Amino acid sequence: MPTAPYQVDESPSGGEVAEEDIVERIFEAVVEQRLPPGTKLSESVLCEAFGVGRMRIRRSLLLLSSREVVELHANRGAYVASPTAKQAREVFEARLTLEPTIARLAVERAVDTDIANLSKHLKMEHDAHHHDSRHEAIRLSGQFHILLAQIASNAVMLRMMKELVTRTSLIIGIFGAPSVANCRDDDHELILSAFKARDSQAAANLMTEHLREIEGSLDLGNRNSGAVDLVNLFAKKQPSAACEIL
Amino acid sequence: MPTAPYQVDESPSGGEVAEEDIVERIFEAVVEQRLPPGTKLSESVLCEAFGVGRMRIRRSLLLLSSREVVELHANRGAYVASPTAKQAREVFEARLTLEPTIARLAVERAVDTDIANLSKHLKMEHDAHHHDSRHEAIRLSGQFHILLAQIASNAVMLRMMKELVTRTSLIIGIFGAPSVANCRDDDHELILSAFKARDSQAAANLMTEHLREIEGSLDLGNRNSGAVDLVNLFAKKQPSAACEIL
DNA sequence: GTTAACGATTATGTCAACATAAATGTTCTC
DNA sequence: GAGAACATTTATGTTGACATAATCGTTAAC
Repeated sequence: MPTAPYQVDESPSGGEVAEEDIVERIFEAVVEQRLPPGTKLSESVLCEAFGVGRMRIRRSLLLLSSREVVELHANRGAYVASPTAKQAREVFEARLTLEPTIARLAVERAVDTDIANLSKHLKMEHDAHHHDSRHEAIRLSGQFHILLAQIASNAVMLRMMKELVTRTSLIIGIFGAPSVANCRDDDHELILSAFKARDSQAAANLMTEHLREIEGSLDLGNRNSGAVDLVNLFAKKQPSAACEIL
Repeated sequence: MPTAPYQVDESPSGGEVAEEDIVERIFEAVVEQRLPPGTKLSESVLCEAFGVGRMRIRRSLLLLSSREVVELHANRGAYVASPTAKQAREVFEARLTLEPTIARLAVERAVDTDIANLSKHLKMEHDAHHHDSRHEAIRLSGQFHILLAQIASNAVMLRMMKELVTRTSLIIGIFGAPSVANCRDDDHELILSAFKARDSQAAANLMTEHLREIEGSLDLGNRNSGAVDLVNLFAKKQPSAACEIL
């Protein structure tokens, strides 16, 4: 189990929803853009949503804030983070630093099963783009990068990547051009080819290119996050789908 | 203020010791190796140490555990983390991925003031090695890497580095050869030269070499952490100084 | 004499009530 | 009628007491 998040001895008597589950679920919802930036995360609402006490929710929110996925405002509650353009650039700079190496390591360390899993994953990505829901497509798109980190077998970098991928979803939600990019799985196919060819350097280069492409498709440097928040909140309450509407 | 850890609106009425302060203080103590791996962090003891309520301590410990500096064991309390050899390798792999780029960016973005600060810092490092306490020397040694991340002006990577530097101190405490390495500031001087020459590629290469040197001085792959814990706890209670004693 | 089981103590985990600060809606004044 | 001050309401933050699990010491049995 390479992904032990915070090593709390899980209680053997199951049934209880642990903090890590709640954190994981909220991460997932953010990645799928079902929780748009600025969404208020009310304690009481989350309590009945997860069927747990307030204490557990508060701890989960604190953990989420330490990953910069949630912003805590004193006496005002928790909100899904709204990254600024500056933060967006920093996230991409970090990803451009980490992910080429992750891709290289993943190719070097991948066994046949890993490559088969990647192929299966890409097929799911492809299917999601054509039939299924947009949420599923976005989730799988981010999951691809997480998969690479898992194959690279480095728990430290895996944890970093989970945070960065989640924050990237928020960034795309704010700065992303409507319906464009974000969902391209062609690049992922190319990276898979590098795996099949066992060409780690090619994988690293393709990853760099891929990330630059995504960042290039964003509109960083214009709107400030405050104004965007209002626009987003006007759209709707839960669905968040900035892409379809515009 | 590039280092806003978790953006909780700080209460304007000061005086209170916030969670971030407690986290920062414990981070520092771990870096200085005043808190050896495996040290029990009792809630009640920390309460009177910081003069705050139990709730604040619990939140701080949760944050520390999310950075993998503290291990939480259910119903058994919090302990300073004892990285395994595997985790140690992962930490160094992450540092070898991040820090050459951080060094490169730092050189590219450094203004004259930054270089002056680095020079001042190195002088302090040098002094600490000859006169002052070992704790101070270790702290400054880690702080050098943090300084580079600050000059690189990337809050994401800065936060990653704070975690990695702190965990590295734990790793050296467990796997480090007694009194050797860990405290070499010669490499830091070389990196400063690269700053003065504005040679970012040289800085990156020197950083890679520096990290490989440190990792090479460790004894990864032998003892398991459990046994080491016992040995460490036998040494003394608070001082931790594995170097001097052996 | 060693081991196992039991009980006491300590510390952690949880819950509920309370205090407090924001936000909203109302009313009064200008 | 518009704006500001006030009161009400809602939600967050905190404190304390209580429940529970683990550890340690003791005792009894083999």
